[in-house]
Amino acid sequence: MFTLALTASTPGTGTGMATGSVILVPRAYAFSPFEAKPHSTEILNSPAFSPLKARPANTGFNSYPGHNAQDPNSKTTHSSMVYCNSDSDQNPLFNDWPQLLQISIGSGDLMLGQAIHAFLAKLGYQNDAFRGNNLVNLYGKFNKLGDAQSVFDEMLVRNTITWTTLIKGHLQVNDVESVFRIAREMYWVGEEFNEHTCSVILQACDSLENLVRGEQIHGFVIKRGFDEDVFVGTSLISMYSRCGDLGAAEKVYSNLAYKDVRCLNFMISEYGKAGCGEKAIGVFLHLLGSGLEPNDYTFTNVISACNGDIDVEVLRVLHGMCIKCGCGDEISVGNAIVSVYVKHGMLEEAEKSFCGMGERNLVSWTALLSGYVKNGNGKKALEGFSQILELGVGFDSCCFATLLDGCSECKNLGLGLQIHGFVVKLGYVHDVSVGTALIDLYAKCRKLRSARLVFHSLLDKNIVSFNAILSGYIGADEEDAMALFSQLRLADIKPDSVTFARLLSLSADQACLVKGKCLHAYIIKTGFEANPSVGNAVITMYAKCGSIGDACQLFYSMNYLDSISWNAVISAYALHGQGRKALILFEEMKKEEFVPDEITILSVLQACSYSGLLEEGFCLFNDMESKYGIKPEIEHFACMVDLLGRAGYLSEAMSFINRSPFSGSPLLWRTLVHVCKLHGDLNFGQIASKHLLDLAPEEAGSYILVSNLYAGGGMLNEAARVRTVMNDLKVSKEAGSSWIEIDNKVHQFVASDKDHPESKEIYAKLDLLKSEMKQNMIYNRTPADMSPM
DNA sequence: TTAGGGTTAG
Repeated sequence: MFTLALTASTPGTGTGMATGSVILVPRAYAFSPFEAKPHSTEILNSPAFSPLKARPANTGFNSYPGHNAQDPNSKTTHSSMVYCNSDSDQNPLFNDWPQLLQISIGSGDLMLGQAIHAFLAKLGYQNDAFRGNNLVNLYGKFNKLGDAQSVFDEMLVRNTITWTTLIKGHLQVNDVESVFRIAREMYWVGEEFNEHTCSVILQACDSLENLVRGEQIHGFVIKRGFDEDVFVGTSLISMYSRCGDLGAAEKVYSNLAYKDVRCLNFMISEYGKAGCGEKAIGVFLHLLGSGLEPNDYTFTNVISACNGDIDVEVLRVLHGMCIKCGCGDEISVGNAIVSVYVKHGMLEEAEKSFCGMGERNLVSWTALLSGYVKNGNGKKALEGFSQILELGVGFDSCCFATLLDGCSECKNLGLGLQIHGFVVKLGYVHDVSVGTALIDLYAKCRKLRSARLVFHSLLDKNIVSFNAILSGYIGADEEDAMALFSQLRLADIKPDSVTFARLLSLSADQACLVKGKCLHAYIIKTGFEANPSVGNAVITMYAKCGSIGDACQLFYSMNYLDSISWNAVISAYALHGQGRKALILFEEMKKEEFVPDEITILSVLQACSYSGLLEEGFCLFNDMESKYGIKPEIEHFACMVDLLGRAGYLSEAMSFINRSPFSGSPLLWRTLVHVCKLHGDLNFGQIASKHLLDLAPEEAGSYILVSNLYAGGGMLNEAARVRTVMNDLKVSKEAGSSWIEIDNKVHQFVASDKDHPESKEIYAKLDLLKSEMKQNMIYNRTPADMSPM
């Protein structure tokens, strides 16, 4: 018995004859198999290049790092060193090369494979499809498609396996077009396609643009009777679900007579990805009923499929089952458990499962941290950042995106900037998910310039990154947002429901009916009107743009209504001062068995307030908790102060504030000052003002409101004093602006603005209007109101 | 005696 070692590159490797128990494959074979020129008689006759005859010296062998020549079982042996039995007088390579090739692929040792290539080249693989196929496979597995192609080209005899293996290599590097090109060539030369070939080609049809090809192959598969094959079936299921046709995938699944565990696991996973948790569990139960044994993939998939609709008890049973089946320690199962508890908002269970994991990786960490972010605890998620750093588990784009989401959640721009620096340093800056998280962070922290820079630096923008920058533009620069929307259409990125909802909200805030209508037309054209969130945003847009008729028409024509639709239309009536109609709709909503939420109640209270429906407002407020199970929040209390105040009950409004749990909040006092100003009541106004300025001394808006209250009551000196205090405290307010849209152009004005080209005419018209109002006794305020702020 | 199907975070 002697030892064979295949080593490739040790410097100083001799090429002399064997003198010991070790064969060294010459360097020339190991590195340049294509240059081995196996047909050259010169090489064939050379002992150095003849493995069958060669017994090269073991010079250099012992110098191989980590190798122990005396101990063939040494665990430190480099994968290039392969030991095998060779009692026969034949060179062991002769029989064992296929296994050695497997070792080469399995251990990632390309040089070992190249050495075998050299050996096979010498034997003349051109006349032996088996040898050539193995080499095509070798190079394909190492993503060396050029070398695989060279072997393929040199082969004189090819078969289905040769072609299939080459196709698989191209599939592995995602070169879909080469897959189809080679498949076409295969067809033209008359090579037979079998189940293996079809399942490989089907994998290349993984996007909508290749669905037609996938369907053609499906037709061919049926014609040849390959549709019974479980591999082909699984590839078809994969192809259809990746192309977004889960119905077709289901059909393939149900037509498949024999399904193995892998196929069932796959279907569970596809149902999970499609959000069909119950169906995924159905397949899982079918798997158990078929007597098949679930494995770690089964549990990872079925647990991940448990979305919010699945009862938590089911989740607990699955969790228990996977432990019982011995799959609980698998890291992917653990990660799925943590993520699914996060999905159900069960953070404590997620933490417990995370802590109970024997082994954790970056995915486990990200799953838990995303749980903190989703549950509004960005601060805790960010604490994980330092832990990940300390543990040295590394980072990836998903982890960075989650951490940045954490920064957005708690508006921690400082740490966000640090992570941005880290992202740049580690080369993740062009990643679209990281970029989108950065845009979101900067947009939320009102750093629009930074958001814009990140957005424009993204190489692959998608609709999510576009929506992120869009939300940054809301309330900032409407023109830019619309220009960006045109760019989006030019770039052929399809808008989604979020895009439309945000653009509509933009038009609504700008009260820009023409733009809103254009958007609505585009929405109808693209079929998004049926989307509930878009439909509801259209209602709100019409209401805010002053067109209550259009808002109602759309509401009554919508096929799908939810509570938000009702809230939108009730709020529309409130906004238009039609309180009675809002109340009628509220009753209708309940009759139709829609459950009112806190927004519904707020909208109805606003409707009562704007229409002076004091009694109705109070009844609803008193019923909130007992009848609707909604605890009144600060906004509801503010609404009640407004309701009482507008109705002239200022004393009651003040005692209402004092009795409320929010008497220390500036919002309620601001509301009271506002209603006092409406009534010109300086008595209560002064008390309310004192509370407001004590509670919010840094808010410029409060000083201006108080100053206007005094000015409105004729106390001009007091009004001026408040302004002086405000200036002394260096509290400044951004100039307010108003705008009007004429002939598709928005004209914007700030106080004392003289920039408009028709400024003179505009002021002249204003003066005329003021004097007319005076004459008609409509305008009965003091001159202070006329002076710009 | 070579070639085919899957898992987790966003």
